[in-house]
Amino acid sequence: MEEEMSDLAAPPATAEELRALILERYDGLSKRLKQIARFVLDQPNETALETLAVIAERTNVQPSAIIRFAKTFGFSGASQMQRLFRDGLVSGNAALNYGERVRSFAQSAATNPARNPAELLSEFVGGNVLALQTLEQPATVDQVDGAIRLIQTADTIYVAGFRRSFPVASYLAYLLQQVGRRTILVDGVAGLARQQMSAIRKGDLLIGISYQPYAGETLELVERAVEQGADILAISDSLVSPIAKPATCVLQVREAEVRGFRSLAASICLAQALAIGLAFATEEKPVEPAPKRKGRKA
Amino acid sequence: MEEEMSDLAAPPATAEELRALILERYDGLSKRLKQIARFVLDQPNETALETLAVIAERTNVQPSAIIRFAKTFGFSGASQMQRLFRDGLVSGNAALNYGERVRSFAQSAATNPARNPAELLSEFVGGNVLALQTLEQPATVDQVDGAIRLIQTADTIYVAGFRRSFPVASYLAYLLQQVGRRTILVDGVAGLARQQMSAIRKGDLLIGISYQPYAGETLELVERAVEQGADILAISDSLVSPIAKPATCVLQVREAEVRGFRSLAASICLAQALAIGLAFATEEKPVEPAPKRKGRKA
DNA sequence: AATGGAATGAAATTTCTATTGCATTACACG
DNA sequence: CGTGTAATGCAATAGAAATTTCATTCCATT
Repeated sequence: MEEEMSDLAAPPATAEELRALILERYDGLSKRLKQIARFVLDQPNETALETLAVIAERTNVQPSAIIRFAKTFGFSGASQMQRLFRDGLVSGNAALNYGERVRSFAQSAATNPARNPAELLSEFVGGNVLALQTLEQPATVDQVDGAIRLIQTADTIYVAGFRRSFPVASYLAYLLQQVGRRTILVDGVAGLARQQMSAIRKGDLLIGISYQPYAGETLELVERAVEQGADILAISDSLVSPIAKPATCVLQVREAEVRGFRSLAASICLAQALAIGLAFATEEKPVEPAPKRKGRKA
Repeated sequence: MEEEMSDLAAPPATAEELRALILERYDGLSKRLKQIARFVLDQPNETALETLAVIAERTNVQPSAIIRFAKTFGFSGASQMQRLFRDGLVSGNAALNYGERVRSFAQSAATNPARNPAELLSEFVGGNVLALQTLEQPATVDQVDGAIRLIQTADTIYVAGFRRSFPVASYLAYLLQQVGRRTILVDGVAGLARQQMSAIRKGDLLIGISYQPYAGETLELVERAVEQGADILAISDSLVSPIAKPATCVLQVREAEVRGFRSLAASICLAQALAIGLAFATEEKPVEPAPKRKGRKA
């Protein structure tokens, strides 16, 4: 390979690295290359996802010049450089690029069949960390706001989740009780789930938690609650899950799936955020829909 | 050429519009189209910038199906639909640059008692991520190995955890049942916790889960189990917690504490790792606990 | 059970985009 | 001012991705 590899040594691994490298070598670049460098620095988004022709046109250069630029900085082509910016864009997190981590993580998890506890644990931690971080997506954040308001204005709160969702339900119920909301965990003991919820009515809220494969009981309870005029807050893995459709507000949680087992860590985290968000919201501007009793907490 | 323009009337102009439209028409879609709808709703980012082939593979459909989907919603092709998400991605993301978010978060975390959902969520995610990562400490890993062996050799497994620990207990019990272990969740319904465990004996295992402030019930059960000759696996926040002292094996979990509330995400993750590590240790050959619906390709 | 129509899958086709090769131009140095 | 080298532009090419077409399957209806 006796090519003119003057600087093909180390392609930057992150957008920030590239940025720094460009700044460092900027003065030594040719005229065209400077034009491009400037654009790349100023418009990382455009650089990430516009086509070469478009970028070329914006910066008054030939498409080939962009490729030369990329190669100058150690990439094999312009596409490779674009992927750098692109990955940063997906997560909204420039520092640690997301797309690649997910990709490589899923890959390594898929290939290695035999593992020791350390690797296994590591795999779970990695998967769950990713899942947690997806909670920060703007869409989710908006829904959290709405959900808190729903809980805040509800009279009595029922929490229902069975099978895999039950731990989340019990945790959420526990937390809501802690922050002073009148909360009933519908646990279905002795097959009495329906009876536990028979008193639900308008002004109350049912928080239904369900993931694939969706437990029929939960769906049934939700439908029942809707009939009786209660609001529904759904916590689920999809906006089109059976439980989400009749819901007043939907919180979508994307859980980690490792070796066919889906986790619950993100849901647990969300439950916590809900409860404490609620506590702060209530403290800030007390919403007293029916001040019969002194529903105060310290 | 006259196309079958059944609904080519109005292609949505924004990502939100499309989202709403999909939800509205979801029920009327065909099976494949539903699969795609789901992906589009759940993974707008991927939808925005992955290639059709990739999306097709992720959602187990043909590339052509995606195009049909796009056309169903009034677009001329899939690319046009992608542009919609792509635009939203750029504009939405430009606002929140990561460095700034971190800075503003650190600031407000120190001073402001009141917070908005985004910051709150961010705080929890950050805290929990750290907590999860501490699970990877060598000390913990060693214990996991021992714990798995304990579970593996036990005859009947009892899982006990109350109050805040209950969600973890119920999750762990669920998982152990899933992987085929004879497991009893000591839930204390009707105040019958002691009775639920009266049959425990040598050869059995009690997994006790307890965090500060340690629930008296759990401790009592543990002591009882020890008397009757059973092994104890403790999951706790300290090696010197009352529950850890009489235990055969201790798994220490350092949970995130945010605003005075300790989380459970790390414990949930640990429970999952335990169960699946157990599954693999027990059956080295059958790696697939639940075979996927269709054959995988490389 | 048979038939028609919709849904789906697979592959051919088309379109578009990145990349390369080469000719031309600009520039530095003797 | 001439020559050599690097930089640039342009057009050809290779490659990939989107789209279309068509055969097959599935499903509902009779």
